[in-house]
Amino acid sequence: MTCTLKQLAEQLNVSIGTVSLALRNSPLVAEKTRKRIIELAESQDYVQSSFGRALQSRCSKLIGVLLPTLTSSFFNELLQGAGEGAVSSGYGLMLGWITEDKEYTNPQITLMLEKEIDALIIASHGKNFDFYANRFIRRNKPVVYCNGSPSENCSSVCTDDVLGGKLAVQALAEYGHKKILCAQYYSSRWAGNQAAASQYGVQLVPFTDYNAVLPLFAGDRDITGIVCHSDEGASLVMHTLRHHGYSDTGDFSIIGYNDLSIASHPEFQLTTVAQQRKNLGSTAVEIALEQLKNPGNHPTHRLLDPFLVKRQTLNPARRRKK
Amino acid sequence: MTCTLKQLAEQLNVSIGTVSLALRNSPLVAEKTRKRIIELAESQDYVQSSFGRALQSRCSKLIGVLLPTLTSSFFNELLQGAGEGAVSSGYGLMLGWITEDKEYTNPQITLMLEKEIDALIIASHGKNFDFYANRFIRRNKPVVYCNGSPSENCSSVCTDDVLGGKLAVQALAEYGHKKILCAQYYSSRWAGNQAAASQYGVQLVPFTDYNAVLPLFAGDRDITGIVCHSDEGASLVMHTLRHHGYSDTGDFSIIGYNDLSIASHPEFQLTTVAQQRKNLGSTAVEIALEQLKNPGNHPTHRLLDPFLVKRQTLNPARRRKK
DNA sequence: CTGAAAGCGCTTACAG
DNA sequence: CTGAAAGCGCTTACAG
Repeated sequence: MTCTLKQLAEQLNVSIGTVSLALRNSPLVAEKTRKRIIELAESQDYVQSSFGRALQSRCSKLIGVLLPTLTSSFFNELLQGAGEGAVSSGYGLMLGWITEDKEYTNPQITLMLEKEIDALIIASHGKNFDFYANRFIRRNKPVVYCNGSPSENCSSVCTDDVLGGKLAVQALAEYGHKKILCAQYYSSRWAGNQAAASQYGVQLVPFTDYNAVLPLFAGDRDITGIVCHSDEGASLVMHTLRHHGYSDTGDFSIIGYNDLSIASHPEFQLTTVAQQRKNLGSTAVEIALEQLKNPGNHPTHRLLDPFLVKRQTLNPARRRKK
Repeated sequence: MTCTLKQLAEQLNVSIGTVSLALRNSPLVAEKTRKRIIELAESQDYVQSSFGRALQSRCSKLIGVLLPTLTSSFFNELLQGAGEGAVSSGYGLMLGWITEDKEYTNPQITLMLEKEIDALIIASHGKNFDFYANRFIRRNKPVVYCNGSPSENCSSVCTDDVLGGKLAVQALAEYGHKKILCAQYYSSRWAGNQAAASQYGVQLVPFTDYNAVLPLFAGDRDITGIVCHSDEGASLVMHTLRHHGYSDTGDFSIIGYNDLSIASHPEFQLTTVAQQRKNLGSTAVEIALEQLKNPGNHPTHRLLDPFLVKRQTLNPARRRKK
C-alpha cells in the first residue's frame, strides 16, 4: 500500500532518479515531466520514506529529548517549544526519560542511537548526566543541556537564575521590605538574592526547610517579605501563615518561582519569577541545529532572562501587629 | 566514527552476514566466533543502525504520539506511561502536537509518515481527528485514540466516564446529600451522574457555567453537594464560596475530577475522581502493539475504571444557616 | 558453520 | 533533460 519512488516511476515510465529529482524540484527535470510526477505523487499522498534517504545522508532528522521522570507541567511547555522549533526545520522529536538508574535509562539511549538521532537535548533539574551524554559525544552527536548544569563538552541553555534571584529580592526591596526570609536551595539564585540584598541594603534570613518558615517569621516582626524556591513552596507558606492569622495582602509579601498554574489561581494570586519555558525548549533546538551545521564549533552557552510576574502578594512593607 | 557491521567484519576477518547473525545470537554461528564478535562490538559500544534494518523489515519500531497543544500536566503521566510501555517492547516514541489547524498539524503528520512510525496514538480531549487518522489508516498503520471520542476505524482506550460520573454522585449520596449541583459538560459523565442520582433518589441541579454556581447555591439551602468537571473548576468554586462565608468542611461538600496536583494541595484537600493516567498511555501502546501483531483484527475499545480519592471536601450533609 | 550476493528505498555522480 | 548504476547498513535466502 505504501507508495515508493519505484512505483511512481513505473506508472509514469520514467526512471527512479528522475522522480527523485522532480520531487525535490530540481531544475534538471523538464517542467512538463516534473508536473506529471508531482501530480501523481500528490494524488497518492506520496510521502518519502526516510529510511533510504537517511542511509545516504547519515542523518535521521530526528532530535532526541530526554526528560526527568518528574511529571511537572513545566516540561510540557518546554517540550512544545522544542517541538515547534524542530518541526519548523523539518525535524521530528524522539522522546525518552532520564534518571540516575542506568538500567532504566540506558535502553532508551540505545534506542535513540539505533534511530540515529542527530542531536540530543537533556532537559534536567540541574543534575549532571555526562555519563549518558558521552555516548552521544563519542559519536560526534551534539548534546544540549536545557536548564541543567552545563558541562564542558555540551552546549546549554539555562534561565539566568542569578538574575531570577535578584528580581525577587529587588522587587521586595522596592516595596520597602528590609528583612526578608529567603529560600536557599540553588546556589546561583542565592547569589542573585545576595547581590540584590547588598545593593538595596536589605537583610536576608536564609532557610533550607519550609518547616522553619513559620517559627522564623512569627519570631521576628521585622521580617515582612518571603522569597521561595517554587510556586508550590510559596503556596504552602501562604497556607500556613494564613492559618496562623497572617494576611498575605498585608502582613507579608511573598514571591514564588516558575509561574506555574497554581500561581495565577485566585486563591493565591502569587507574585512570581517566570522562566521562558517555551523558549528554553526552542532555544535548545536552535543550538542543536547550529551545532549540526557547524560541527567544528565549540559548545555554546546561552542564558534566558526570567521576569517578574506581579500579582497580589507583593505589597508595601507594613509593620505587623504580631 | 560510527561503527558499522562492515567495520566489525573487517577487523575480525569474517563476513558481514556472520557478524549480523552473531549479534542476534543466532545458533548458526559457532560459539567461539560469536564471542569474538560480541566482545569487539561491546568494546566499541556498537549500536545497530535502524536504517538498514528498517529498510528490510519495513518497520521503524517507532510509535507516534500526538498531543493537543494544551499544556496540562495530565499528559505528562499519560506520555510517561506510553513511553515505558514502548521502551519495554523495544519501541521509541515520536512526538507531535495536534490541533484543528491543518497548517500546523499536517507537517508533523508528514514527518511521522516519513519516519514510517509503525502506529499512532492520538491523545485527545474528546475531539475527533479522523481527518489526520485516515492518513495512517490508509497505509494500514493502526491508530489508537487515547481518551478521545472513538471512531469506527480506530481502536481506543478511555476512562469509563459514565462510572466516573456515578462515583461522584454516589459518594455524595452516601454522605446524605439529597440535592446536588452538578456540572453538565460531558455527556457520558452526565449520564453516570444521572444514573447514580436515580439509584440513590437524589436530585441533580445541572449547571454549564461556573458563574452560575454561586447564585444557584446561595438561593437554595437544600443544595449541599457540588460535582465539578475538573479540579480546577472545583477549586474555583471553593474559592468563591469561601469568600461568601461558606465553609467547605461544613456547609458544602464538593468533588473534582482528575486528581491533579492542585487537588491534594493543603489549601484545598479536594475529594476527586481520579483517572489512571499512566495506564491510559501504556494501554494505548499495548493496543497498538497488539494491532501490529494481528493486522487483520478489528479495532479494540478498552475502558479504564476511574476511582474516588477521598480528601477533606466530602462530609456528611448538614443543614446550612444561610 | 561461513561467505557471497541480492535487495529494501533512496541519492548521486556519470553517461548519453 | 533522462536513464542506468553504485552504494548507504542491514537481513536473508542460497551455496558450499
